[in-house]
This record gives sequence, structure tokens and C-alpha cells, in this order.
Amino acid sequence: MQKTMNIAQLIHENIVSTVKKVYGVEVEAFIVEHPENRDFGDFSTNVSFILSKVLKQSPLEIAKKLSYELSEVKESLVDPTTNTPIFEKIDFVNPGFINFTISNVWLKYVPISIATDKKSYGSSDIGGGKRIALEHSNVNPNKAAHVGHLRNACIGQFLERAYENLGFNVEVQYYANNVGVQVVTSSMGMDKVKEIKPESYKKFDHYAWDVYAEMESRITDNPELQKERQELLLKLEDPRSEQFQKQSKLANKILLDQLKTFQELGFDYDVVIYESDILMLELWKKAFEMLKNNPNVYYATEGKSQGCWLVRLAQEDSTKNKVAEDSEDEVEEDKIIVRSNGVPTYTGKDIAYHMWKYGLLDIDFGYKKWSTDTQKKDLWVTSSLPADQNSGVSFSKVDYVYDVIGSEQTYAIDVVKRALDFLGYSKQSKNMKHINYGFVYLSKNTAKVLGMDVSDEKGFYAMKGRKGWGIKVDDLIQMVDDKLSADYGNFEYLRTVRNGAIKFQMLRPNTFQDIIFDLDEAMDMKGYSGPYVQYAYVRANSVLSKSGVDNRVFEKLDNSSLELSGREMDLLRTIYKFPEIVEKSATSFSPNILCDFLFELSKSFNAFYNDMPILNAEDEKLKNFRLSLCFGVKQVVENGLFLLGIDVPEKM
RNA sequence: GCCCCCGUAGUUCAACGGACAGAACGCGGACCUCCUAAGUCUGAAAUGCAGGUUCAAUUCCUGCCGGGGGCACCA
Repeated sequence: MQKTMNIAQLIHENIVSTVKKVYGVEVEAFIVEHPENRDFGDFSTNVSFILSKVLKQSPLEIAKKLSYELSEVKESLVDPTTNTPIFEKIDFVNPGFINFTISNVWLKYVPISIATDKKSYGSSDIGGGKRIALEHSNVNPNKAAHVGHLRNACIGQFLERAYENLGFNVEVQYYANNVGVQVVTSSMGMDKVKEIKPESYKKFDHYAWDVYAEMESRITDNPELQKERQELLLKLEDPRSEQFQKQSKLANKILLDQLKTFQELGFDYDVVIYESDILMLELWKKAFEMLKNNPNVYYATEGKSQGCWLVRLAQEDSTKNKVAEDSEDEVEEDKIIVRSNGVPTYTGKDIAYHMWKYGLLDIDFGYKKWSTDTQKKDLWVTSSLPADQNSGVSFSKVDYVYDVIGSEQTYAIDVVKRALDFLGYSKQSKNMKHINYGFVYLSKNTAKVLGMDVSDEKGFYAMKGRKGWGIKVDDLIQMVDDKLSADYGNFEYLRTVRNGAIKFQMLRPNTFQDIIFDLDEAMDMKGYSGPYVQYAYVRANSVLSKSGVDNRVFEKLDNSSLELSGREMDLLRTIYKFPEIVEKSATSFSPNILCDFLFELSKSFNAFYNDMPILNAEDEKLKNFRLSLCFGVKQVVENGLFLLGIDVPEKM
């Protein structure tokens, strides 16, 4: 694997040393970035503005001096792998930026290094094989997955691949709460809602979707049903109860249907973790032994939370059990982790669960291999067997924990992290990342399609599982398929293009941002979309195969004497950024950065493709160079889309 | 009552404190005797309001207005 040149870092280091040499001061907090306008070069820095305060000189003066000094050493700044000088020009400009222009020689080498590295172009080994437990999807096993879960899964898969690409070992966990209130409700519905029949649904989870919504609406204003549900819920604390068995079975059936949906979109998981197994293994019991001896966990002998165990969250100086002045609500600042009846709360169990992930409880699940035909990787599922009685796999004792969970759970996760801190596991707390993504709302038109009431003239509408409001992933898949075959016919690579369209759309916006999902937009294959990027790949691929040229020649082209057009230079100036983009989008948990890059690259390629003859280039040398550009685009798009969980079609 | 997130073209989204605020869809014009028109070129169109910090503010701070989420012996 070739280590890709980090030019920004090289610039950074040289500025630090030059500043020290010229002014005798250490400079830290400055930025090296790509200017938006290419007239200002490929990299620029604001170091002069930072220094002007310290040195009491004008930024322009400093920029002039520094750019002069840097130009002096310019020749010595060469790429070690290609032995080519990196910079063409280092100059300064009003009001005091220093701009760096990359040399054409170095740029012309880019397609060669892509041809050499191929699939590993853009990868690195900074992860050093450290293990990450990545939890995503996590659909409650009582209904079909909707587009909100889809966003979760897409972000999760991006992180899986992006961190694998950085050299981490990522284990994908699908947590399924099969003993929660939702499944109880569904279970009741199966018995009571007889007019909804499973035979009239193509999938059982779709049937469950409607049953759940109907049962919820019956329970809402019915105290008797509420009481019944409460009683069933209590029975679940005993794993030998009939309700426990019945419900596990139901959840299992629904979960298999959910996995079918995710499989259709190419999602893979390593292990399914059942809440029932967390109960059976008594993770909580072990965790509680550690927690209750901690000074920041206490038993309330009086007050509102009498008889409960709490984690201390309130600041020293604030009063406990604070009562809001203009409200009737009492707000407890500390968090209850054990109820007065001795049953742990969700937050309590979550603390235990995360301690298990880090291997802090000295206990592990048993694991069974599950229906491996739903995906590429082996799929395991927890079993209540003790760990020493099984096949030897383990998903505990990881180095990092990444949870893809909606932003509404930020508070609960912060409590878990605080608890880890209190127990002295501050490293584990720090290594636990909550990837909190925004809500998926439905646009007005889409809400209308579902028959939701849109008379209030709002711009967007929340999905509600309890009311049966939402776009099911299976339905979205069907609609996009229908649209594609109507417009382009029933072609062989339809599935790849459809998955590209759906996933790209989910990953395009900022992760933390709420998004408004619109069906018409989801079915739009033009512009900033997955198919646009895939199309660029297909075009490049098509030219390459028509050329009949063996790809291996691209590894040793001599491009040094070629005169290149603006289109070609633009393309080179985009494509070399791929490795830094990959790293940035991974470390900042931002798939949108990669989406944006791939779109820019595809646009640049399309412009080049339109203006420049490739197979009919003026001479053989130019033709081979242009083909190597096609190969570079093809490879980078393939590598980039892969990280987004998207495959490339050979034809479109 | 307290805490967190978000207000950018008609719409959906960009912009590590930087150099003329970028796209896409939609709307208005051009392009298929040439490697795939799911394409290319091109026009109009935006930072909620009021202050402050800074050489520089969509970005940071304060207040207001608007939207969402949270602060459960729910999960």
C-alpha cells in the first residue's frame, strides 16, 4: 500500500519551521486550506493574519517575507515516491494570504499513482487494526423499517466501510429490543386485531406495521388495555414466562423480515444482539455491583425518587428536585437507573450494555451462526449460552464504540458516558462516539400520499410508527424500481442504480441536520444524485473497454512532456484530493463530504468527456494519457462509492 | 422553567472564522451526422431580525422572532 502524500501537512510543517527561522516564534493555530477560487492556487494559508497580531506587522508584509523564504526552499519539496517537485509557485496576495500552486509535473503523476494503487488508493492504516463496535439500524422488531431507519443504516454502513478503509476492524452490531413495550403492543395486536390478516400482506413485517398502529390506537384511550399491557410487560422480567417466549419468537420473525429489506440494499451485519439475552446473561446484575459502590451512584431514602438508585448529574451548587417555576412538572436532575421496584431503567441497562461492549463486566454472550444467506458476511446472533460453551467468537472487549442513534437520545447517551467516567473508565467514555443524525421528516406532498392530514399547512410532517405514518423502505424500493423501469426499461443493473439513488440521497445532507424526505425527489435520477456519479463511472468504463488498451500501461506512462488543456488540469486538480477527502469524511463522521467530492469529480469528468476526444486524440501519447484519466476517474469513483455502500454498474 | 440542535435562492441541501455565499431540482434559453443526452453550455434567484467581537462573520458572542428535540420509576 502506497502512503499518499499529505501536502497540507507538508505545507504546515514548512511554515512552522520557516516562521521559526525568520521570526524566531512558534506558530500553531493557522489553517492550510483549498481556496474556493482556483486563481488563488491549490492551497492557501492565513498564517500571516495570525502572526500580524504577535509581530505587530501588516499581514501583507509578513506574507511577502514568508512566501519569499518558502520559494527559496521550493525545489527541495519533492514527493518521495515519484521524486517530482510538488510546488510550481508560492506567492502572496492582498490582504495577506500565501498561496501555493501545485506543479503540473506532480499533477500529471496522479493518474499513474491511482493506476498503481487501484482499490487501495485512498486507504490508510492509521487504525492499526483497533476494534470498533459499530451499532446501527436497530429497528425495533415489531414493524417494518421506514426511511428514518434507512438513514441510520446508510450512515452506519458508511462508517463501517470508511473506518475499515482507515485500517480499523469494524464489527457491526444490530441491537434488537425484543422485550420492549413496542413488541408487547404488537404481540397483543396479533391476538386482538383479527380484521387485519397476514395473508393480505406480502411481508409479515408489513402486516405487523398495521397491527401495531391499530393496537396502539385501541390502547390509547382504554385504561383496561393499558393495564393489560403493563402486566404483560412485567411478566417479561422473567425469561421463563410464556409471554417472554412468545414475544421472542414474534420479534425474531419480524427481525428476519427487516434483514431481508436491508439485504436488498446491501447492508451487512456481524451480530444481532437481543435485549432478551442481555437479560438472561444478567449483564445488569454484574454492572450494578460495580455501580452501587460508586460514590456518584446513590440510593434515595427520601423525596420524589425514594427507593430508587440514581446517578448523580446535578451540579454541586444546584438544588435537587428543582421545581420549575411556571410549570407543574418537577424535574429531577439526577438520573434514575433502578426503579423503586428494583427493576433497572432503560438507561441503567444501557450502561451495563456499554460496559459489556468494552469488556468491563468479564462476561460474554454465547453466539450462534445465523441465516447467512441474507448477506455477504457471516451473521451471528447472541444466545443465552455462557460464552465458554460456544464457537469462540466474541464481540466484546472492543477499543472504540460508535453508536448511530437519533439525536433525541443524546441525553441518555451522555448519562452512559458520565457513568463510565464515574467508574474510572474515562478512556472508554472518550472513545465512545454518538453519531447523532437528524430526524427524517416527510414533505407535504409525500405526507399527503400516505393519507396524512396536511390541512395545517406545515412544510414537513413527522413519521410516527405508533400511528402507522411513514414510508416503508420496501415501498420506497418498489417505487424507485418502478420509476427506473418505466424510464429506462428493465435493465440488468437496475438494482445497483436503484441502491445508488437511494443511498446517495440519504447520505448527501449533513448528518446532524434534520432532513425532509420527498418521494418525487427520491425518484429523481438527475443532477446531484447517485446515478449521476455512477453514470460518470459507466462512461469512463465504456471508453476504456472500447480502447482495448491494457490498464497496466497506465502504471508507467511518461506524461512529463504533455501539454494539457484546462479541462484535463481541472480534472487532475480535483482527483488528487481523494485521499484527504476520504480521511476527512471518515474522521468527521461526514459522508456528505465524500458525496460532494464524488459529484464534483463526476461533473469535472463529464465536462472533460464532452470537450475532449479520447479515442480520437491527436496522438497516441495524448490518447493514453486521457485513457489513464478515465481509469483514474473510474477507480476513484468506484472506491468512493464503495465507502458510501454503493456498487458501480458496468452499463447504464 | 432549564438544556441541545436548526433558520441560507420558489424547493431540497453546501460553505475548517477567509478572498465574488456554492450546487441540485424547478423556471427561461442553447446543444445528439463525433467515445452512452441518466449528459453538456447558459440566464434569473438567498444568509430570519437587532447589536457586538475581528483585518475579515452564514460561521463566534448577546438579545429577540420562528421550527424541532430533550429534561419520565417510557424504551
